[in-house]
Amino acid sequence: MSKQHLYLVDGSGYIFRAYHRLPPLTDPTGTPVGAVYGFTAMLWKLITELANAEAPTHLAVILDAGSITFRNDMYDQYKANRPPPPDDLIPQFPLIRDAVRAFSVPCIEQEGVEADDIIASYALAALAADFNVTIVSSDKDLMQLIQPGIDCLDTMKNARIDRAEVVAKFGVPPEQVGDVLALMGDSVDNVPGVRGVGPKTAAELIQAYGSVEGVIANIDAIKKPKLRETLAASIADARLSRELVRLKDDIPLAVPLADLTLRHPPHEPLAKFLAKHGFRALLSKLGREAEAANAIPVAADAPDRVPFVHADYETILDLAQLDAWIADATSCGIVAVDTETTSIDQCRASLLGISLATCAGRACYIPLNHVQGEGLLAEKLPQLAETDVIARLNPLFADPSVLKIGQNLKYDLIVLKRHGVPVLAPFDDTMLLSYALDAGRWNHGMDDLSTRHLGHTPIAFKDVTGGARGKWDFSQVGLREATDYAAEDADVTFRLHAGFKARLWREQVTQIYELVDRPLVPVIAQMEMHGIRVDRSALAGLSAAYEIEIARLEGEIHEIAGGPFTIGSPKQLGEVLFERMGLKSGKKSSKTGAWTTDVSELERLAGEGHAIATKVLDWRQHSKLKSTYTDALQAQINPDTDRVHTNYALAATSTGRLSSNDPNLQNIPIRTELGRRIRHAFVAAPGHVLMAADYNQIELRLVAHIADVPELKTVYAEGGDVHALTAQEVFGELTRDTRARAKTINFSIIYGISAFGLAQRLGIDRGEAARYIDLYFSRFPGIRNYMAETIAAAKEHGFVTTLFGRKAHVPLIFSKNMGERQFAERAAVNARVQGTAADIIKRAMVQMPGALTAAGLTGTKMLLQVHDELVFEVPDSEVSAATPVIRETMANAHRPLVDLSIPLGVEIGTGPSWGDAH
DNA sequence: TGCGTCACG
DNA sequence: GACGTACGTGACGCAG
Repeated sequence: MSKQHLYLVDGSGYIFRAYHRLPPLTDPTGTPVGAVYGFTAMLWKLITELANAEAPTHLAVILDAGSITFRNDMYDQYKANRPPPPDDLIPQFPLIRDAVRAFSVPCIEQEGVEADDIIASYALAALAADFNVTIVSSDKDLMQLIQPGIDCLDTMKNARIDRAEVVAKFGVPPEQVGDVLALMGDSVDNVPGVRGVGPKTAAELIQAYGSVEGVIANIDAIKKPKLRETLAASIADARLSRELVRLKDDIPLAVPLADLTLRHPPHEPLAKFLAKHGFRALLSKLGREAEAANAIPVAADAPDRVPFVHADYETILDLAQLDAWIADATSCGIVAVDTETTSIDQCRASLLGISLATCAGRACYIPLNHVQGEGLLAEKLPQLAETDVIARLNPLFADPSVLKIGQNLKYDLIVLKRHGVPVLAPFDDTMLLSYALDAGRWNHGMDDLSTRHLGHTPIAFKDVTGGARGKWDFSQVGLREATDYAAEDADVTFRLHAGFKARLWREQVTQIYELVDRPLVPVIAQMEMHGIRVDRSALAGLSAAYEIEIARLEGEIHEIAGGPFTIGSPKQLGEVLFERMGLKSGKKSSKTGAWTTDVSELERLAGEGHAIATKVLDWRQHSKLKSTYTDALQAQINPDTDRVHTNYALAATSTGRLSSNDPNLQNIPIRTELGRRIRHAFVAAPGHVLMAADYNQIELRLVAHIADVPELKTVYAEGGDVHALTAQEVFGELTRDTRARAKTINFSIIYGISAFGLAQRLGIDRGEAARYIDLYFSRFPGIRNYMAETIAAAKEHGFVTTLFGRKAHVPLIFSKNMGERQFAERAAVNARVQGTAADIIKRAMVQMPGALTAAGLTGTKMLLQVHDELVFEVPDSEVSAATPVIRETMANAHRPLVDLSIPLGVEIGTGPSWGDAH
C-alpha cells in the first residue's frame, strides 16, 4: 500500500507568477482574474492529473496573512523594499481564497509568520507522521527543506526538485542552502548578505567551511584579501541574514493533518465558481458542457484555455472550403495570416502556402506549391491554384473591416506583394507589439513569445524539414505535416495578439506602436524592395587590388616573424608577437587568457617602432574590407533586380533603432579613405543621383533639449559650434586640440560618462579626466541632473522612456553585481537619447512617402536608413524640388507628437554615388 | 558555437 | 578604496 502524500501549495508565490505569466483576463463583471485563472488551473491539474504514485492524498494551500512578521522584529528593514502588489492583482487575492474553498481544500494563513514557515512546520510534521511531502513552489528558501520524503514541484516548469537538483543549483545540499542564501543576501527581500558575495562565492565558502559560523571562525584562512576584508566587516550582517532565512518549523498546526485529506472535488461549489468567472475550459473538463456553453467567457481571450491540437488544423484543398474560411474571417473581423516560402530571403522567396487563423485553436493551411519527390523527379501535388487563391483572398486582405494579424508582417507583405497581393490592411504585428511592450527584456521571435506567453513551444522548422541540415525544402514536406506546422504559426500569432493588444493601453505604449513602429512596416517594405544599385565591376576591382596587397603584407609579416602562421588567428598572432618574438609587455590578457592583439595594442607596438604591428594592422584592414564588403556584397546582388536588398530588423535593438542585415548596409566604411572607396560602388540608376540627408548632431541636440541646458540650446538655435563652446567652457580656450577633446567629452556624455573611459579616449590619466568631467558638470549642471533622474527612473520602473513614449527596459539595473548595474545605468542614460533620435527618424520615414507624393515627386525613392541618415535615389529632374521636401520633412519629423526647444539640423548632399553624396 | 576583432552611427 | 569601464549594432575568420 502506498504512503499518504501531502501537497503544500505556496499560494503567494504562485499567485505572483501566474499574474505575470498570464494575460490580463477579466471575468464577466470586469474583475481582473488572470492570476485566479492560473491558480485554479494549476490546482485542478494537481488534483486530477498526477499519476497514482504521485497523486496527493492530502492537500493544503498556504498563504501569507500580512506583511509584518517576527522577522521584522529581528530586522526592521526586512522586505522593506518590496513594492506593493499591482493594482489589478489586489482584488484577486480574496478570489483565490474562494477558489481554494470551491475545491474544498483548506486555506491556511497565520498572522506574524510567513507562508514559508507554515509550510516548513507542516512538512516536518507530516514527515514525522510517515507522509511523503511535496511543496508546490519554486521559492529557493523552501529548498532548504528538501530531504528524503520531501521534494519541491515547480508546476510552471513541470519539474520536480530533489536533493540532486538542489546540489546542482546551489553547490551544496539542502541543509546548507540556508547558509548559502544568508551569504548571498536577497535584494528583493532585503536580506543584507555579504556585499560582493554572489551564488558562486557563497557556495565555495560554505563548501569549505560548512556554515556561516564556520566561515566566520575561519575568516583568517581565506586567501583573497578583498573577500576576507568584506567578510570581516560583515559578520553581524551575515549572522542576521542567517537568522532571517532560517525557516520557523515548529509552529503549532492550525488545522490537523487528518483534516487535510483530499476529497474528490465536489462538483457543485466548484462548478458555480468556474461559471461565475467564465472559466469555460475547466467547466467542460468538469463535464459541465451545458454550463460551459452558457458561461460568458473571460475577456481578453484566455489564450491558454484552448489546447493546441494539431489534428484540428484544416488543410484547404478546394475552393468551397477556402470560401468558408474567408467568410469566417470576415464575420470575425480578425484573421491571423502567415506565409510559407522557399527562402528566408524575402526578395527571392517564392510562395509555398498561406495559413490563416480566426480564433484560438481554429486555423488552416492553404498549400499552393508543395511537391512530392526531389529535383527533376519532383511532381506537384494536387492543390488549389495559386492565382485562384490569391484572387479570392485579395478582397479579404484589402477589407477595411477585417484586421489582419501577422508576426513580422513585413516579410509576408513583401512576399505577398511579389505574388499579386497589392494590399494587406489594416494590420497588427505581434512582433512589434511585443517590441513596444518589452524591448530590452527579451527577444521577439515567435517561438520564444509562444513559449513565454502561451506556455506552448511550436513545432521547430527544422523538425519538419528533416534534421539540422534541412534535408528537405519546405515544399517537400507532406501536406498534413505542413499544415500542423504552418497553421500552428497562425494560431500562435492569433493568440499572442489578444494578450498583447490588451496590454498596450495599460502599459502606455499605444502611441509608439500605432504612430511610429506599425506605420513604418509598409515604408520599410518598399525600401527593401527597391534595393540599391551596386557597381559589381568596381567591387571586383577593389577585391583584386586588396588581394594583391594582402598577399604582399602576408609575405612581409611572415618574414619578420621568422616563419609562416595564420595572421587572422588572434591566438597565433599573440603567440608570435609576445612569445616567439618576445615583444615587451603585451600584458593584457582577457577571459580566455589569450594575448590581446586589438587595434589599440597593435598601435602601441607600432608606436614603439615595431614594423610588424603596422603591417598586421594594414593586413587586417585589407582583409576586413575584402571579406566583409567587396567579396560579400558582390554575392548579395539580386540577379532579378541587379540591386542589393538589405533586410531591416524592426525589433532587434533595445533602444528603438533599426538594424540592418544580409547584408548590413548600416556599416559600409567611410572613416578611412581606403574603405571609403567601397561607398563609391553604391551608385544611382541611370538618369538618377543618390541624395544623402543627415541629421546634424541629433543626439547632442536632444541632450541639450532633454537636460535643458540653456547654453547648449542657444548655440544650436544660433547655428553655432557646440564643440567649440564646450572647449571654451572646459579648457578656457579654443584651439584645434581643445575642440577635438571637447568633442570627445560631448560624446562621452551621450554614452554615460566614466572617468576611466574618457581618460582612455583622450590618452590622459584618470584624475585629469575626472577634473574635466567635474568642470563640465559645473558648467552645465542640467546634464548631471538629467543623468541622475534617468538612472532613478530606471531603478524605479526597470525601463526608461523616450520623448515619444518608447520604453527601453534595462533589467540589469536590478543586478546585485555592481559592474552590471553600472553598465545598465550607462545604457539607460544612452537609451533615452539614442531612442528618441531613432523615434524622430522613424517618424520622418513614416511621413516621407506622403510628403514626396504631395509634392508630385513620384520618381524619388527612399532607399536606406543609417540611424541619422536617409539615402534617396532621385531622378535628375526632381533633385531641386526633392531637396527642400526632404529637409523639411526630416527637420519637422517630431511634430506634432513632440515639441523640441532646439532646431533639428539636416545636411543634404547629392552625387552619382553614395561616396559622392556626402 | 563562442570569441576576438572591426566596420558603422 | 577597489571594482571594471563608454552606448547601440552585424559579419567575418578561427578554433574547439
